[in-house]
Amino acid sequence: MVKPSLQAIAEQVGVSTATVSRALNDRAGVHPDTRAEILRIARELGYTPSVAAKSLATARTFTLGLVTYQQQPQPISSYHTHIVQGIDLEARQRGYHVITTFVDGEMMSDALRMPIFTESRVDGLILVGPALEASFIIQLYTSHVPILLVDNLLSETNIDAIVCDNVGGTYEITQHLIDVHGLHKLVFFSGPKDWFSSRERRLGYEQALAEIGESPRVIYMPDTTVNMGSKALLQALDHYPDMQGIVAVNDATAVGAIRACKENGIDVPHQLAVVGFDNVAWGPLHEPPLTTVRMFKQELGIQAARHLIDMIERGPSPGFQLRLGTELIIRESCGCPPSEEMVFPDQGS
Amino acid sequence: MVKPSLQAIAEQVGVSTATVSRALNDRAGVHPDTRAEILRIARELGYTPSVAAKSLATARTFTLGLVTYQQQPQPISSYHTHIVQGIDLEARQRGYHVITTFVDGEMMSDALRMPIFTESRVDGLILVGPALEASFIIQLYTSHVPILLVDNLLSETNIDAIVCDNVGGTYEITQHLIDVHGLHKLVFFSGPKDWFSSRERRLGYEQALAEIGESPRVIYMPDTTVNMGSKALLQALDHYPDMQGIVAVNDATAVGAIRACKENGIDVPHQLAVVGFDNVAWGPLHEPPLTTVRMFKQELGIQAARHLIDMIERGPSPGFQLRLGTELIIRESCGCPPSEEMVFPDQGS
DNA sequence: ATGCCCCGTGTAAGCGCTTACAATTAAGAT
DNA sequence: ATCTTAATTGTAAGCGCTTACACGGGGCAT
Repeated sequence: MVKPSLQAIAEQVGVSTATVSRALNDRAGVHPDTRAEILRIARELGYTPSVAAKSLATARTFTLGLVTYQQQPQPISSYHTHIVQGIDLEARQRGYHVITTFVDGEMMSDALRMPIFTESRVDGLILVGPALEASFIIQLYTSHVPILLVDNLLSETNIDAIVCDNVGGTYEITQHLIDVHGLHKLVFFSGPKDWFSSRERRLGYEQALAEIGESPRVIYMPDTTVNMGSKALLQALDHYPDMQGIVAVNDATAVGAIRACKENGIDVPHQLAVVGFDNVAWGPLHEPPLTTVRMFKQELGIQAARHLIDMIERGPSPGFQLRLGTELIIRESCGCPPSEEMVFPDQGS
Repeated sequence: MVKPSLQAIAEQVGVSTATVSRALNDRAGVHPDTRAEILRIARELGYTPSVAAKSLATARTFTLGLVTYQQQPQPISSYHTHIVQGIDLEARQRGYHVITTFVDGEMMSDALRMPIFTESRVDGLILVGPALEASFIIQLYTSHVPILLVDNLLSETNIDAIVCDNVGGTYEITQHLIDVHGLHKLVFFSGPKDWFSSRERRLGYEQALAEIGESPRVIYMPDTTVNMGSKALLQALDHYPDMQGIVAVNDATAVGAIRACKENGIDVPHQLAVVGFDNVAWGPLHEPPLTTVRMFKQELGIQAARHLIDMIERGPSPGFQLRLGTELIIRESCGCPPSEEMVFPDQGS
């Protein structure tokens, strides 16, 4: 049983392939009756279009490229996984595939040579995360493909972007430490200065501190891994011995900080509160369970795919920007009491 | 600047497109000099083939499908992520894309209607995990596409499969509990009876127990989530009050068990040792750090992609089976002392 | 020399779809 | 009754690649 083509439908119905094509693609100028009949037969035959032929004829690939910074030995972070899940979900619904590429810091400049960027392998590109170099992004932008930033923003340009409300989220969690727990001496653990999300989160933290007249204390880290969080805590101990709480730029570094606390006999949260940002899956399992800011990663992905496809199909929309809300997740690392119910995601094999 | 086609190269070199095609595809019957010249010009022009045209002409899609069971509200587990990473890596190298589909238990029967399964959207399918229904797999097998199982095996059939050494891994970790820690009263937490990996891991456990003349004690769980691990522990407490250790079928349930221990005032590992299987990223961060069996997930993915592509390009190889080794990861939940060095994977945003 | 075979290359027919343009028809305007 | 015009449909030319087949020209045996 061979796969039915447009031709097959055309013969069955007694029209030309042109008409069938028009009918199937919702194009105007087909008689309603004809269209109905074509759709009926198409369904009956179990017709599915040949993506290849469609691609060839339209010079479109119906493929989205996903580009992500990847520190080489590291595994893909769960952070990306969720975004990818969202992208994939939406893309498939609209008839697109997604191919993923990881770009290493070292080869950022070579990366443009990768087949995915070679014109006409993808219809558009989603660039995820704050770690991709600006120059790299701009090169891509000034080439031919539509691109969209997720969880990143290049303010000098007007490249479309979808981000979460970093400022608001960090503001809220900092305020929680201040208002509920009465902690005023707070230190912010930031990622690299030029990372968009780090910058914004620091802003939220500073804003909350400004309201109580405290001056900000920031420690900058070259990356945002667990180990770096531990190192940062040691530094903080040195610089700010009177600190009462840490607002970490993400969960990984928060966990690292807590780890260092344990090694140094500091009780979290009673001697030092530590909160993160991300709401990683194992946050509730951690000891103490991690207070954090939830970002709607899957939604981020869905919106990204949706907008990119809109760009592709309906033309560019320079300066488009979407900002998703966040949710404060109170657990125990801030000093709050245990709550009854807990959800544990992530299953195994 | 328009993308150069075969035609362009042909004109430059002064040959026909047929010859160019042959040269570029390493096909025989092209004069070495001609071939060299063609390759030179192709590089010079920055030629990249049009996947679409190639697809159309060869009736191949150069796309691999990845199918995974996904309990709907759950996020993608990190378990899959690593396998995917491996598959993606290898596939891209060989010029293939990967598209992913998640199949829900409810819609397993409808799933066959999904576009990805409709003939000619993919050249082959990789089915990951033990939770996909056998009937579903067999339907796929008896249709047209080459398929390959990862971390699963249908013994009645001879569908190709790549698995890790579940038996050996669990045998080794059980033996560690017995030999090093002198624990003999061990309970195995199993996933569903018909899951391949659960069955094999149980075997490894039983084998180790048999050697010291102990009879196996197994608790079957309907799924392998953290929460289920907690429930299982409660059952185990009831049935086997004298138990000294738990061998869990995976890390998630091990963690769940430990959680339940904490709630019931049982000290892990001193009153009860608990070990898992998987080596999830946050294992070293857990309290106590998780002793577990490492499976080489990325390698699993690489091998899977490699073999599937071989099947596609060189024809089927019924009954192919590859078994990857495992590695015992000793941390503290078995009762071993803390070790100095620890690695924390997973970074944040 | 003549015939054969093989090597290297060209010719051209698709693969399944889209789409500019032409053709047909019916309806409305005069 | 004739001319426009719009609605519907058909015709056919690609999109860039592969590949069966044809073709020409040595080299070799005879």
